Amino acid sequence: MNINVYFGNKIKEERLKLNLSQEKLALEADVDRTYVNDIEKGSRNVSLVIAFKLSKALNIPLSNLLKDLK
Amino acid sequence: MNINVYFGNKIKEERLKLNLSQEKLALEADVDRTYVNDIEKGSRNVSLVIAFKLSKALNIPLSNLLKDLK
DNA sequence: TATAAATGTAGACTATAGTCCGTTGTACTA
DNA sequence: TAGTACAACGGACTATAGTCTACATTTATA
Repeated sequence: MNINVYFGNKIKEERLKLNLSQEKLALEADVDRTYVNDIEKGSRNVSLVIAFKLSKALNIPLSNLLKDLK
Repeated sequence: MNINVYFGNKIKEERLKLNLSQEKLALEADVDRTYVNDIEKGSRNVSLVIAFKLSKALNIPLSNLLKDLK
């Protein structure tokens, strides 16, 4: 499985659990709204800094977001 | 703690456990040797794709490399 | 000490991450 | 049906990830 698709799905899944819009998440993580959309689609290769920001905004350790990754 | 420094230290630590040179690791992971050097210094913000390549070259799940990250 | 193997560093370069603005599509609700 | 909220999408743009070449420095080892 592609890591970007995997990560995007995970972000979306956790965002929805918290009932956040893409925009709210973007604001929390201090990244661009359209970028969150792209990430969730799996079409972006995010940096560790951005991945970490998102994990904090979602209140989930980054290692957790990646733990099923093979 | 800065995530890039954290990640760089982790990469170096695991590379040394395997007795690999930066160059060997770079070859295994198919990234540039000088980039590995920069990463270990903590001066680079690597993408998930590169982080994943490195974790595979080191035979360690990416989530493990990031598990102590706060 | 000489020699090799590994690391560190600098700079120029290309590819792409990440931003920003605007528009469109969709679904819900007044 | 208008209005609001959100998701999807495009394009143009800036910042930086990642490569490559070359040289300098360290570290072992003969």
